Amino acid sequence: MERADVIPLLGEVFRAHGFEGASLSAITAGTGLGKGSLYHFFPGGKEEMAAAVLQDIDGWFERAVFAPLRDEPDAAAAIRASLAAVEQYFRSGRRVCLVGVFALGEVRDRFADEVEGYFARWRAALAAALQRAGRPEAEARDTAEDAVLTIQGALVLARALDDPAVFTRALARLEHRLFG
Amino acid sequence: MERADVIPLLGEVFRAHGFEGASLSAITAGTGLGKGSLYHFFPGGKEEMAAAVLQDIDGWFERAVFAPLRDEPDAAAAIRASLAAVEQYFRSGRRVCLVGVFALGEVRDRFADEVEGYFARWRAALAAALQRAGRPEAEARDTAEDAVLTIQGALVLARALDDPAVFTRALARLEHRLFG
DNA sequence: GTCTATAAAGCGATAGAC
DNA sequence: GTCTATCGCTTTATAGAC
Repeated sequence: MERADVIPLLGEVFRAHGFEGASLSAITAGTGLGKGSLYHFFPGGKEEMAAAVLQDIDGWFERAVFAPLRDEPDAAAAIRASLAAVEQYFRSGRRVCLVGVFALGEVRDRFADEVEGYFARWRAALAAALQRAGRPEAEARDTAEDAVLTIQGALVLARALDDPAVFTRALARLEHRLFG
Repeated sequence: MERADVIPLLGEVFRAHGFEGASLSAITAGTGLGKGSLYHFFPGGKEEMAAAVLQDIDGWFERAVFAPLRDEPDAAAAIRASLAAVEQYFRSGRRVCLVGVFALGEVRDRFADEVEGYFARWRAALAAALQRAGRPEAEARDTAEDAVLTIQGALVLARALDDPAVFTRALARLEHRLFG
């Protein structure tokens, strides 16, 4: 077992329990690793584990969502592809956004840079794509902000109502709003 | 000091720390009450405190938002008024939604009825108002869901970016989408 | 690299004085 | 109704065997 293999498992534990709720015993249960191994990989304890998870998630979004939105020549196609990637990543509404969970908690301040950076880059990358797709700058920025927050809100409401369809409906409306 | 006076203070503590993060010492700090008084008012401990807070919030929304949406003769005016009430309640994006915070955590399942009920009644009341305002039923339901989730997402993003203006902009766009 | 044992602190909750 | 003292348990983190 390597450090890199542990991080996704840690991610699911933090996603399910939040930062304060993710006790070491929940983490050992979720990873199958004892405290000894955990502290061997992450000498900084829970804080280092959470930081590693945030970096891992950020890296995934950077590669799969942000970079294509910024660089793909066909901006409209990149936007559509990013929505599909997001739908898959959040398991069609059955999975929650860890960065969003952290953002709402007091833990937000401890990881302020990571949380802010994630959402700021998402919004900026989508705004850039919308502008390349022909929208005026101000409208592109507004629409991008609306899209990012719609995805977050859809995840909240889907979990609140225990109805993943809320998320898929919201993404469908969003796509219609972006292109229709 | 009466039980009813404590509940709003408890609400702010749970809002800031979440359920698991709201330790008894945080609660004593936030309320100014020792454990003795706390357990005198809420023999069931933290769980009873959180339940009381959820009920209090639900009661406020029922009176100030849901009931007017359902009953006001002028549906359009009721919708506008509800948005204004929501903007004020969430302090223009500086305050987070406690029910949304609970919804994202594992604590959601412990208060499943309260969390589901709050959002389901919000969505239903807004859908009813939109229908009375002339929208076809399916469109009214869709639009109501979009509105509720937009508000939640706006709160997440506003806190993530530490920028309350994200929330006020989202509400402005929402009003435009509902009427413009 | 993984484990068990253990430390020190904090947790939720209770008891009982006033 | 509010307090302090205390219980039993869990927490994060460390130490050291293997």
